[in-house]
Amino acid sequence: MNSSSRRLTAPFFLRPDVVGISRELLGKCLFTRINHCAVTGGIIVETEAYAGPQDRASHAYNNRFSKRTEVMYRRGPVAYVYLCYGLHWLFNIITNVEGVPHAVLIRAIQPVKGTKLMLERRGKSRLDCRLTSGPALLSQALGICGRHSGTSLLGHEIWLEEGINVPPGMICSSPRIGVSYAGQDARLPWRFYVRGNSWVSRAALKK
DNA sequence: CAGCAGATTGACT
DNA sequence: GTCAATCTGCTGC
Repeated sequence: MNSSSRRLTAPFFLRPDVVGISRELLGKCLFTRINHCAVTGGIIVETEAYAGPQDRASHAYNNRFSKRTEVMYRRGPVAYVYLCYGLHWLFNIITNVEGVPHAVLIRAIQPVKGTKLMLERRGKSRLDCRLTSGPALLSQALGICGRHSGTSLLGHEIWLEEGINVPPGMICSSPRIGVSYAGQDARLPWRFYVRGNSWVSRAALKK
């Protein structure tokens, strides 16, 4: 099977069930090819769903709209990349049709391709779980930053492919990380990860 | 090992 | 002014 036939296409992302999409993204591959450099990427092992205007943890809660969140209202799949705590870029996949601001935060990947370039971008010499185990870490490793917010995920810079099958019994869920401000919604079990996978993020392991 | 301060920008939850 | 979908490096046990 060649690369193009393994790519995830629009129908996967246009469905209304963002929590289901978030779960199904486990085992898929996320790749980037930034500035015509080598392809980098790996298998998604941890995600979180953000379910639009009704979700207090979402940047689009109550249809909040700003220069930053404008991208969330676009037709999927596009990247929503924003700066957290003033220095970390976090990468999300925007799903659903235009006007519905659903998002999946990619929290951790298991490196598969372009490890050398990812180590360079992270300023590391040794391969360990700190390369891509965390939303800010994987963005840095993949070369994703603010300028990619709004980039289509059907193009040649950032895209997704079929990966490995993760059996339902290997999928765990838990509350989302770092959303304590979200009231009752902070308790929703909308974080998904692969059981026992050593590339799941550090913050998440404490839970 | 745990705990915590610091980094630093955009939105106001 | 305050806090945020985070991570690092330092302190002290």
